[in-house]
Amino acid sequence: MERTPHCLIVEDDREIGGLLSRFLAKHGFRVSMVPDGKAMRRVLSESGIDIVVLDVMLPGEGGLELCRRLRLESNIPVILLTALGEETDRIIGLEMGADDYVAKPFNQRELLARMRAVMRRASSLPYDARAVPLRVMTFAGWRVDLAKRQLQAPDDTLVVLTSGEFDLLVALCQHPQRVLSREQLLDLTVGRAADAGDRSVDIRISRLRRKIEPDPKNPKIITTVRSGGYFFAAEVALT
Amino acid sequence: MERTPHCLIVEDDREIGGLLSRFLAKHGFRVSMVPDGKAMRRVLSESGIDIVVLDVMLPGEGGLELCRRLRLESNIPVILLTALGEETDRIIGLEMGADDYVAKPFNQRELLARMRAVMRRASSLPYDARAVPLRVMTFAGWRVDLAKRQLQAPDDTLVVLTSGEFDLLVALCQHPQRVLSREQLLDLTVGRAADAGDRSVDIRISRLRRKIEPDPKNPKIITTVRSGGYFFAAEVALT
DNA sequence: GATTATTGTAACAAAGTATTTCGGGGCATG
DNA sequence: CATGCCCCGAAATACTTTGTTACAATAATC
Repeated sequence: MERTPHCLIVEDDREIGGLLSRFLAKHGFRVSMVPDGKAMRRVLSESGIDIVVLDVMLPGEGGLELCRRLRLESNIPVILLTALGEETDRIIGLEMGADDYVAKPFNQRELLARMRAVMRRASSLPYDARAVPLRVMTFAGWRVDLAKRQLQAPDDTLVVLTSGEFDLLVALCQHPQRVLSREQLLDLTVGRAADAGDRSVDIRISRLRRKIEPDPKNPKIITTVRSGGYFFAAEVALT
Repeated sequence: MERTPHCLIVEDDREIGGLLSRFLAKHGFRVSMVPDGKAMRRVLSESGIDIVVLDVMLPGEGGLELCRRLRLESNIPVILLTALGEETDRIIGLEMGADDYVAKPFNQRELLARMRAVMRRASSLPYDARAVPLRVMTFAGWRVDLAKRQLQAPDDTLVVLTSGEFDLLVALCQHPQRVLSREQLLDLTVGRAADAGDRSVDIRISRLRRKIEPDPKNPKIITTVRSGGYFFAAEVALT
């Protein structure tokens, strides 16, 4: 089962945005769209975004500035939409750290091809260089090593997690002390939207608890928020 | 003290090459230029090259094949010059490990911007992209000698790998701490695309584990990422 | 306390992965 | 050109991980 890439469009023109959304959705992307930088940052912190398509002409902060600031804290692939012929924008965009640009009005298929190329490139970077800036997180004596994909118990033994369990733990650790809905967890881990009646998150939580909770019947680290989702209660330190 | 980046242009068209040389020299590069792959390898082994600009259309071995082989033994940033519209070249190029591409006829400033972007990215990697091709890699006490194609165990005994196993190990070592799909591994090792239902990578992984994992049933060095591929967990040092 | 909504988990089914066996084919040797 | 050797991958089989279904347990509501 391949992970559906989740793309975030930052575009204030609803018409262009809508067109683009439909096109990308038709070609196998999950699509989210926001009109400005503030919303962009919110979505980025809450969802598993694989690539950002960013209009350079935005109200408030311009796209170039957004791109620069985004680069300061992550390496999520960014494609800029620039006005036609604005060569300066394109050059500056690349200098700001964008991965590619497409001139408006753009050929949708070209955009798609560039998005795929950029994502392929990004996914070929070693772990350290990618969107997740942290290599090790610790909570309640446990140690999550992202670089090795290993979990170390407080007594320093290695606890074997399946890769699904590991991904879930990482998603939780990266959003501690917040309620995460099942929907969000699904997005952050397998990059998929939930069908009705999907209990897969529940059961993964259950299996993870069995491995990390001292008393799985009375979970203290991963608590349940009824009709809300799950809550990672431990404090997480990043190293 | 910043050192002047040294760029190697591989281009058989003297006119394009000359133009490019002058332009890059004007913008602060040391520039070397060669017409083919053989000369490229010589220069690489003798000079400290920081980035390679590689034409895909070359006499003899094509640029794509050169790029793939270059990736097998070094991490030097590579930018491909592709014919306009040859999307296939671009995609394949990126799969061969190129860091970026520019379509001919190209805008020089754009090439410059991309070169800078790629070099910036490369220098932010955990171990720098290196001008000198790699000869020895070590991980978890093991020692992989690329020149002799030998593997030395932590206790200094030689472990005999078949050449397929060795290639696989090298591919993994060169992309540590990231998930490599079966397709990527096939590509990196035998340079071939996978048919449906190809399990040959699995088998080779299995055989390799038997030789290097302390407990092949509980692999710690090469871990499995379900529906993702394989993951080289050990830290790799280049020497 | 009875009722309803929601979550927990066992047990099964489905999908994906590991490993063995076995035969083809390459390669050196005689 | 036969022979032996070894590497490789297809097929078969065994095993693991994952999601679904079903029902039990728990919490919220009346």
